[in-house]
Parts: sequence; structure tokens; C-alpha cells
Amino acid sequence: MATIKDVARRAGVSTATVSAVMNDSAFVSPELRARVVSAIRELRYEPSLAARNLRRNRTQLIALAVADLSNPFYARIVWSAEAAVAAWGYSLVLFNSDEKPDTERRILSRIRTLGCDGMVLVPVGAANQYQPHEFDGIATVLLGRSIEGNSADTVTIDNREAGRQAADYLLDLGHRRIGSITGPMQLSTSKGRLDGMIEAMAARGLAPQPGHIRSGEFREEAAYSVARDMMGSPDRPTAIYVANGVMAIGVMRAVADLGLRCPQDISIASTDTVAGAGGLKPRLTRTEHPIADMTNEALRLLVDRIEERVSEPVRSIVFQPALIVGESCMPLRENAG
Amino acid sequence: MATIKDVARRAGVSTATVSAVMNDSAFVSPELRARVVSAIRELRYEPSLAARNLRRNRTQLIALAVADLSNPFYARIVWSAEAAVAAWGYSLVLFNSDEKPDTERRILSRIRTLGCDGMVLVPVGAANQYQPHEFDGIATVLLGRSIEGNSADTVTIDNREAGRQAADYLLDLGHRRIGSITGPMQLSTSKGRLDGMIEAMAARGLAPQPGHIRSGEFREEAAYSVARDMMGSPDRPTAIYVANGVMAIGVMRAVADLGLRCPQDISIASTDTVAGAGGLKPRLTRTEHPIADMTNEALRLLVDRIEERVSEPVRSIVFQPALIVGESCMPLRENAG
DNA sequence: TCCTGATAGCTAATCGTTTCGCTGAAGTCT
DNA sequence: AGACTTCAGCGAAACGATTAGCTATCAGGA
Repeated sequence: MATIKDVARRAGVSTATVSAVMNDSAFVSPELRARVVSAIRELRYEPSLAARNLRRNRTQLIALAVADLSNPFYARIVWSAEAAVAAWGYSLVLFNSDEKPDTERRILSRIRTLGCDGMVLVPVGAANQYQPHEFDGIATVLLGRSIEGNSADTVTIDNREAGRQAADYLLDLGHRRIGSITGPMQLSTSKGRLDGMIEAMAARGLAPQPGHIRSGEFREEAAYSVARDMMGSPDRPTAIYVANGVMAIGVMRAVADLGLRCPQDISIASTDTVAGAGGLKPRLTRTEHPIADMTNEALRLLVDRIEERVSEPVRSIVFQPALIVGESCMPLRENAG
Repeated sequence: MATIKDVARRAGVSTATVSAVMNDSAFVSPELRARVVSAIRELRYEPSLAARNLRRNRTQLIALAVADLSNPFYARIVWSAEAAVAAWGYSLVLFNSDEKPDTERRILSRIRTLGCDGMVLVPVGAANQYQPHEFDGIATVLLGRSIEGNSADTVTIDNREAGRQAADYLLDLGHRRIGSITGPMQLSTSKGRLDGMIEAMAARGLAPQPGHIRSGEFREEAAYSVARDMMGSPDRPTAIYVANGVMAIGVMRAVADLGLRCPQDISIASTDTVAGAGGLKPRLTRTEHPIADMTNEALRLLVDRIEERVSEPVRSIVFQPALIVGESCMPLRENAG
């Protein structure tokens, strides 16, 4: 591989002049410029990013660390993020923390080492696992989940509102014994969604039975076993609000395996987009969030920071969920109540 | 950000010693090592990859360029690849060519500029768009699709066999008028699968009707409209072999929208894992390939090349498909035949 | 003629590592 | 005791770019 020195020698100029030609960073006479350009072409010179990065302290790399790559929700984020990052002229380095705080820690250190210009992080730990200024050295946007008291920019959805919308829908259908299967309680998403649901019930003077509220990992298998347990008991709820898409699939599978029908025997509502939405039967009633918009917005904030068009100290953007009615819920029948 | 010099000063040693401790590249007495380690911890020192890369001419970056990030098949590959890449001590730079040769070209040049140590590529162009030694400068493994006459390592599945298996299954059920909806014919996957299907029919003295063989983009929408067209006509096939998962979803949707039932009115078989396999009803009969294994194998080959444990000039590994029987096919009934 | 200002292009420092080759102390052998 | 190894650890030269600051040239004005 030819270096800038080879080009300089060949063109009979200094490396500074070659650099000036490459970057248009200073005036170079037409004559010299022509010589440099042809030397570049002849030697097939490509500047070394490594050297340039070392000097400029920039890498053109943006890191994205998601919580669980096996979850279609995050796959969707990855898809949007790749497009957005490319459009801004950067490249995307992808990490999967697999919902493990330890893995996340290693990833964060790796991101620092790589010298990524910025990162979009879906944090997996509880708020107290991060220092308030944990991310100060590097442009950071938290996506989907927030960390209380942290100084990074944030893009989230209104989880409370999502829980409220779903619960209100079920309540309007006449359901009174509503359960919820939700994710780990230290996550802002799980907690917010559950709070919203409880709030909606409270607004009508109701409260879920203690055994009808369960939390577990944000995974299909976890939801499956919790659902089997909850639905197997005689005082099972008539409707369930499930906190995310893959869990909803697990719950539907559990319901089917127990010989129950959805929606006839049990109504299921959830939050967040669902795997294979095209083919899932019955189609899930759910609150969706605009994943692509959220991701684009997160990257806009990030690039803003990186390129130092900074304005306020901390910005946070909250997206509103929208209720999408499918076929997984029906009005409460007397015999099921 | 602390540098190696800061650490050296703080520990009262030379930068060479710090480097030796960081990389375990030379013996350092326990005493000095301890001092260095604590200096590193105190200063929160993280080596700069930019500098290291410049010196070593390595980036620890592996690029993955897939054909379509919106396709769950590739999302699954991304998931596996991230894990494998991390396990080998590299980081993953992700690109999406979106099935566009032009985008792919830009991606390849970007990968070169970034100085990635290697790349895994799912090529989107026809074989004649690549030069035989197109990828010679950089360690490369082609995944899923092959390029005839190219000198890069390759990991693929036996597409012919996949088409054959699916068609044989339908033939065994008594179907005779079998159609196929497949992807772009310049891709080795589309062509192989279709060839295998035709071969299986030929082995029983049959051939598909010309109008029953359609190809289009590997996307749900494309498949939907082709399927509506094909299934709307009175001499429609009694069974269809669909060349990939997202297309199968499109076909099922088209069938439902036409008021037909699967499998009673039409049997559907496909190749490749399917979105939301957990929830899709009826479950698709399909040939699957071991995506995780394929991806891991691709990365093993790649790292082999990068770290120059090279052996043969070109290696290619072919995985065999396995037929998974779902509920989307049934024996041919007289009235449908 | 001399001074000044403008400016094209060069020299060399710098970014943060790795690593070659060296030093000097300690150990080993005769 | 003297000669020879060993080897922990150091100093400094790379790696390939960018860029601050300098030099040499030239035009124009006094």
C-alpha cells in the first residue's frame, strides 16, 4: 500500500502538499495539484484511516449496543440505525449486551478503546449501576430505556402511557381480572408499563390480584413458563397485558398449549412491535412505537453532539405509543368472568 | 483520556513496560507489573486503538455486509455474527447493501478505507459483476451466496437439495401441479432452489407449467403480488414452493386475501427459516438451514485467513438443508386436483 | 533600492502505540 | 577471579497522516 510519502516523492512535493490536495485544506497551484493527483492515481494511493484517526482523534465510527439481538424489536432498530449512520457518513459498529450488565461493561470499554465518535446505548443495568457522568467522555444517546439521574441524551417512549392505553382498552371491553407479565423491574420500560396499567385500573377503583402480576426476563421462554403457571390456576385472569412482543409470543404459545383459545378464553394485549407481525394469528392487539423515527432521532441527537452543534446540556425526547387493534382481545363473556 | 505515557510516568516505568503488561508480550517482574496495573486502574487508562492500529497495521474490525437487514434471516445472521466476532476478539462493523449492487460497491470501498481486517459478504450482484480476484487485498468469506469463479472462501447451503427436498415432499403428497415463487435468477440461491425443484419433478416425469414459475425480489411485497396474480387464475397450482421465508409470509397473506385456505386449498412449502416461527399459523413446512452454524463456520474461516493460519487456497463449505414439517401442506384432494 | 505584505509550499512536530536493540546487573561456569 | 550468559527494563525509532509555523519568492509602494 502506498503512503503519503510515496506520493510526495513521486510528485516531487512535500507530504503537506499532498495532504492539502487530499483534503482541499489549502490553496495548491493548478500545476502542482495536477502532479499530485496523477501521482495519487498512479500509485493507487488510499489514505490510511488509522493514521488519520490518530492525528484527528476521530474514527468515523458510531457504536450501537442493543440489549438483545435475538429480539426482533432490536433487529428493527439495527436496521434503521445502519441506514441512518450510513446517511450521516459514519459506519456502524454493533454490539449485543444480551441483557447482561457484565457484558455491557465490557462493551463500553471496547467502545472507548475503539475510539468510536459516539454511541447509542440501550442500557441493561439498574440506574444505580451507572455513575451520573458515566458517559461524559463520549457522545452518548440512550435509546428506549432511560437511566435516572444520568447526564446523557435520551430517546424513549412514554411507557406509562403505553400500559395505560392497553389496560384501558381491556377495561373498556369489560375485563376486571387483568394480569400482567412484564420484564425485569429495574428497567424503566418494565416499570413504566406496569405502573401505567395499575394506574388505569386504579382510575376505575380496581387493582390487579398480587399473583396476577409477574415479572421475568424479556424473553419468549421466560414468558412461556410464567404464563403457563399463571394461566394454569383456576382463578386466572380473563385478560393479560404483556410487556413486550417476544413475551407475547411466549404467552400465546402457553395459552395454546394449555388448551385455551385466544381471544375466546383469554384476551392478550401487549406493547411493542411483534415478530412476524405479518403472519401471527390471531393478530395481536398492542401499543406500537415508531421504531424507525426513534432511531433516526437518536442518531440525529448523537451526530449533533459529535459534530458539536451542541445546544442544551441534556435533551430527552419521548415518543407516544399508538394502540393497534388486532384480534387477540374480545369483550368479557359472563362465563369467563 | 490518559495515554500510555501518563501510565508510565505514574508507575515510574517506561512506556515499553506498560505495553508489555498490556499485551503480555514480555516478562515483567511481579512488582513492576503491580505498579503498572494499579496506575492503569487509577488513570482509567484504555489504549488507543487508532495508535495501535497504525503501528500494527490491524484494526480488530470485521465487516459484515448483508443483503437485506429487514429480512429476519439476515437479522439472525447478524445476531450470530456479533457473538462469533466478539468471541474471536474482534468488533463487528455492519453494512446493509439492501440488495443493491451500487450500494454494495460503496460498502466495499468503505470497508477497504476503514482497513477492516476481514469481511463476511453476502453478495448481491450477478457473478459477472465481480472480478475473479476482486477481494484479494482483504480476507473475505462469502456467505449464503456464491460467486462463480471467484477466489474467496465460501459458506453456502445446498440449494439444489433444498428445492429437491421440498418438491419431493409435495410430490409425495400427490401434488402434480406445483408452482414456485423464487428470487432474482442471477442469485445462486434462487437458481439452485428452482433447479432442484424442477429436477425433482423431472425425476417423476413432470414439469411445472411455465406460468407457475415466477421470480421477483426476495421480499414480502413482491411475493404477495406475484402470488395474488398466480393464484387468482383458474388453472392455479395445487401447491407452491416459495424460495424464502419472508416471501412465504407474503404468499400466505395473498392466499388468505383471495379467500383461499392453507393447506386445504393450497399447500405451501418454503426454504429458509421464517419470521416469527413461534407464532405463525399454520406453521410452515420448510427446509431450514443451520444459520448459527453457518455463520460461525464463516467466521472461523475468516479468522483463519486473517491470522494467517492459511491452508488451502480456496475453501468452500456447503451445509445441507433439513426438512421441517409444519401444517401448511396436505395431501392432494380430488376436487382440488 | 529597500521595505512590506501576501502567499505557495516546505519542515518538522505531533498523535499514542509497538518493538528493536541496548544496557547493566546478576548468575553461571571454568 | 574472569569470561560469558541471561534477561528485566529502558530509550527511541518507527507507523502514516495532519498542521503550526517557517522560508523563500515576488509585487508594489516609498
